[in-house]
Amino acid sequence: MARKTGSHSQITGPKIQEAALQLFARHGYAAVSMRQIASEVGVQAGALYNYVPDKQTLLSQLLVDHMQALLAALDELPVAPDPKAALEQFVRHHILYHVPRPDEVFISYMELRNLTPDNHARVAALRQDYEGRLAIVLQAGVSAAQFRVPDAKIASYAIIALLTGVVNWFDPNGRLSAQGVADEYWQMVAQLVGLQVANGGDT
Amino acid sequence: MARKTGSHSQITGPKIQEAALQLFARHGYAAVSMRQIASEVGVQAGALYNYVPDKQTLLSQLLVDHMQALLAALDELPVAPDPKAALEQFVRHHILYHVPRPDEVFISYMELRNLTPDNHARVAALRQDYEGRLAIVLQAGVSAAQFRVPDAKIASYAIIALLTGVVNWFDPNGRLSAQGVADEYWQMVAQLVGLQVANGGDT
DNA sequence: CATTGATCTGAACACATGTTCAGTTAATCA
DNA sequence: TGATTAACTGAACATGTGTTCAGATCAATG
Repeated sequence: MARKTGSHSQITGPKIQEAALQLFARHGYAAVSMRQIASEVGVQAGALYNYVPDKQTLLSQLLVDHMQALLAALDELPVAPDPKAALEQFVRHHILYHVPRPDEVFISYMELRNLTPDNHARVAALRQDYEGRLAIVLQAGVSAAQFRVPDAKIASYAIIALLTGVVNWFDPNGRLSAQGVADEYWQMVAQLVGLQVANGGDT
Repeated sequence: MARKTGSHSQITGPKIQEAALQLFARHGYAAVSMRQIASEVGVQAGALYNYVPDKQTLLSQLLVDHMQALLAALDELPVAPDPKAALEQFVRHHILYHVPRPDEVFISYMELRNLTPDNHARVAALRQDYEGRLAIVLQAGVSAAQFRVPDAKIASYAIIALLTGVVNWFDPNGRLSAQGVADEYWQMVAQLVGLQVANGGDT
């Protein structure tokens, strides 16, 4: 059988991306076969090659798409008036964007090593762009004597790692909403950069 | 040829663990074949099975060994007099233990999903034990009104992620020694939990 | 020196892999 | 209605996989 009722390119294409994303996140790129992806989509392995040139490009595409969307979302935020506001904006953006996308975060931080050198370079450049935004904010705050950190660059690494770790434990059905988590993380980051925080922080 | 001059079990055994550790860290468990490991050791694939029951056990053994050594090193530290000292001790221990062992850290945080359920449970229990130590310290500091964090448990996740991230950028030939990194991270963590830090912090 | 036993080779096993492609199906269009 | 063609199947390809095992090799032992 082929071309079942209602099955179109516009359905199958995105379905492949979703299935690959989920499976790569859960089992890892190398551990997932094209046949598993096809099975999840409800199609034979050969049919995938109408939409994707090869497995490597499929992974690379997922990573590039995610990083570009992340950067685009960051660019759409309003301009912050001072370093403190800019930092708060970054913290909240990072958490609120990542928490609903745990699969994308997983593969973005775990499958870099499975990219060919050129694909790796493309994704790494996007990542450096993104992380550089935070470093710039921190440097501005340090220069304006509003933040106190040992080293702006290292602090940016520390904060990125701290924020990204949220996806490892966040539970959508748990006590805290994504907003609540963002509130708590903002308080911790504010203290981390030496800002005085007013209240003990109830939601 | 077999049993070349000077090749013994006590040499080949550890060599296999080292080769597997390096290769798993660099390419991922699923992407590494037993033949690659054997080639790195300088032996045929079949010979590995004199030392390891199967590939899965090889990975599991590496993870369990690392977590046990990490916990053992933590247990050997002197008892700290107060929460602040205990936290500083944990931070320095975590960084100084992890920085020289980037491969172990990588596989411990990336290959959990490739463990069979029972092996996963064993490693996860060790991990929870370790991370629980930090949570206890934080809770003690909060109860003694020495620390100010929104939530001790969440703060422990945040701090673990922040500290572990060091291995992603640390360069043994870089500006900072492991000690220097520990100093800077301790300052950041101290501020994160609301402690007043005296100087701007030169090494 | 003869024998033993640990250590390793090399071939084989059954099966999985990414990818290609001739052929089949069915929705669409003239 | 007949022709076209996007969408898909199913088989095939060369190669790689974890694992097993009979047999070769050599250090050590009595």
